[in-house]
Amino acid sequence: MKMSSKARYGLYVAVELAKNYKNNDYINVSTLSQATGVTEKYLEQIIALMKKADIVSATRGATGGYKLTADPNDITVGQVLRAVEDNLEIVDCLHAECAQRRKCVARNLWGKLYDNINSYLDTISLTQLAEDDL
Amino acid sequence: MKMSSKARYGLYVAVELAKNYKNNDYINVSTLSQATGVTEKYLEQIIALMKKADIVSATRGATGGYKLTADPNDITVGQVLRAVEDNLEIVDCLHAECAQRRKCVARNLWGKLYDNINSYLDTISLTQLAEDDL
DNA sequence: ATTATTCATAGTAAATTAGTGGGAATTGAC
DNA sequence: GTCAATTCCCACTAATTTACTATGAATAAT
Repeated sequence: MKMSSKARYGLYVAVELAKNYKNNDYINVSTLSQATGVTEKYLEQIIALMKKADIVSATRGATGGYKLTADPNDITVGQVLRAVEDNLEIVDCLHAECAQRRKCVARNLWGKLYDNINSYLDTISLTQLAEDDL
Repeated sequence: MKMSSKARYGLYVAVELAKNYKNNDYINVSTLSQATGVTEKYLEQIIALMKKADIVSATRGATGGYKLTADPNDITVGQVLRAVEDNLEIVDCLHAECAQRRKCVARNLWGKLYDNINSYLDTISLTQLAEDDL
């Protein structure tokens, strides 16, 4: 049960954007790539997921780039991770294989564990993460 | 961040053994395979991990098999999952790549999340799991 | 027009997971 | 003491997922 690199890189990006939130300008992927050490092309894909989840917005063209859609105090680590980590689902027990064969003894467990993890992650804002104030 | 099949199957086995705990006899892998729908060979490997973690004990030979080393009230879901799921580590941030390149902004986060998950999983006993009493 | 950027999508290589297979070691039963 | 049933050990393979690369179109500022 590992966090993917997308999860880690997604947080790097989020923190980087959080630092620049007050300036209110767009940061391009090249800058983010340098700040995080992740290739531009890969970051593009990760940021696309964050955009889809309405955590960041973008403009194209020269002087284009990305910024957060909300104050980093109001964005949680949970939101970011759910966006990039394929909804953070811990198990896919809703699928045929498992559902048909047996009454899965652990299904409720996964649900509760999932809730537990998410409610923890939603107590931490990007600001807190950036300041390492956990 | 998905639970592996080993995690699921490990719990199946644990529950199956929990049901038979009072009989105090050994259950062989063929029986467990039928009960869980997992191949014998794969179960062997999974059970080996549980044995290594002292959750189950075994005897060989005819009438051999496996049983729990303790009362299912005293074994937690966390113990089982840590045994089969490569210690449940959520991230391997202690490795060179990550440690050298940047002060990882999320390192504390992973640690706390890990603690959070485990302390939840350790509140649930095999008995509770078997009775779906979460 | 030109240049710098995001956006969309397809492809590939590496790593991990999931599962198979063969056979040695051990134990109980007869 | 032999036989059959079982765990145990280790190597291998197939399938899936992850991580990343590549190409080029769409868009916006100058």
